[in-house]
Amino acid sequence: MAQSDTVKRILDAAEQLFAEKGFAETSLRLITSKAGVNLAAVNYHFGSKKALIQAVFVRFLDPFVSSLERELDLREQRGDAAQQSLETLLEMLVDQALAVKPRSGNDLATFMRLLGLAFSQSQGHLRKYLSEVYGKVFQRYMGLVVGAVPGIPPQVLFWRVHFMLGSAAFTMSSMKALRAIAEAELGEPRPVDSVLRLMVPFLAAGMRADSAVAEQQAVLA
Amino acid sequence: MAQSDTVKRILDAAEQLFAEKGFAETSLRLITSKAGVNLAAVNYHFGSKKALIQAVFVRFLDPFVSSLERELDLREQRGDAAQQSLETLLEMLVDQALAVKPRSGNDLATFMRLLGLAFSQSQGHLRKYLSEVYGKVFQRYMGLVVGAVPGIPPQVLFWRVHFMLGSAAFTMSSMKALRAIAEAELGEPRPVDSVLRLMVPFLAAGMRADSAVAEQQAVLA
DNA sequence: TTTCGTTTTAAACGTATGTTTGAAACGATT
DNA sequence: AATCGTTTCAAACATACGTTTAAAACGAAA
Repeated sequence: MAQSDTVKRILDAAEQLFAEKGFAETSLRLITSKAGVNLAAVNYHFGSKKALIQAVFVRFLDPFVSSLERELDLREQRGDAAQQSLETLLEMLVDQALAVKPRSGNDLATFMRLLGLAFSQSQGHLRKYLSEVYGKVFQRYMGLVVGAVPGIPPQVLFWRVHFMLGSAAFTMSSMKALRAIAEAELGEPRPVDSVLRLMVPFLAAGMRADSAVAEQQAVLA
Repeated sequence: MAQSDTVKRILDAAEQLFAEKGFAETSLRLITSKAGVNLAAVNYHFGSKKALIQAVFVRFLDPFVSSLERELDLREQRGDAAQQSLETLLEMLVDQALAVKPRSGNDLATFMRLLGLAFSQSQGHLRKYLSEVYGKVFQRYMGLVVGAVPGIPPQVLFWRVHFMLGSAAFTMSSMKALRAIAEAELGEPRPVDSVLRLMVPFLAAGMRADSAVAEQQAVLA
């Protein structure tokens, strides 16, 4: 074969291990050993560990973002982009996430966990890289979100967007652990996609909460 | 002096550095150098790096939790514990966090960041330790929160509580960075305590969002 | 079959980490 | 002033990491 599947094996192993243990805690030796390739292969094919981390993200973020962008274009063409309800916009994001077809051996929870890690455990270089590559789409989408919540001052909206982000990032990065707890406490846990959809009304309601009350409570001692 | 202030100097330095860089990324050499003490002092006084991390958390979590517990007792005595509104309960938490008097050189943002890290960058041992020591109070408080949101099924409530947690943890751990972004985009950023209070109506509205709609959206394909 | 660029391999390099050691310094008690 | 438990200190230890190297193996093209 023109290029053996070493690259793919490394990406697969790295993706899974990063999701399980985080970036700093996952060594190249562990990755290459799990992948069944030589230690030097990572530096040969990717150049460095940082580059490998970015490559892992690109591989699963690219299809997701492309798909999201197509959907945004579609809705814009239909002319209803500006009058999307908040719920519809959030549902759309969930749908796009669920539409990314999972590769062998990695489930939706792995995808979620990585996405969560991208925000929380962000290595600086990763955050910078991701915002360079995907910042434009992110802002485009967030512009629609903001437009769907009229009557809220920009200052308040800024923070609410990040409350939302935090909810999603934390939930996704802890999805596996939380589902285990849910199972112990309440029996058979909800499927992952069902949890994602559960977030929609929660976030939408938070975004729309009465702004006057919010300002009052925030400003008072 | 009976025991030099070496222990305190280490805790101060560690607290600040952990908040800035995270746990794994902060070496003992950096801590002891900033503290102006010998490298071996950490292992001598604390036993290990893990123990130091726990000690840092105990020092600032203990007063907070004690104060919270006193406030819970007080409200229980007054008999109105069961009929607290969600907003009141959340405000109470913010007030307790703000009431912890800051030590020299560490501001509220440091406190927030550490609290956020405790959840997100949780080292396993830390999460376990914190839930052992503070789990009881946490559950007592969460019991009140759940009681303040009638008509929501337990399964839904479980996840909403964690959506809430995620929002708070993420916001707190990224408080510093977010305030910097807010300043660049919108001018003079909100004070930290004002941001915390801004979370209250957002979270309360999310917790109370219509549950029927939530279930419907979560269950449908 | 020989050639040549690509890929794999085992080994080593340099650095950084947490931890341990044994002696020195300290400080209160006798 | 001598003693003794506590604390500090410089140094070393053992380990793990990301990265580099140079030779070997490979595989298509000549």
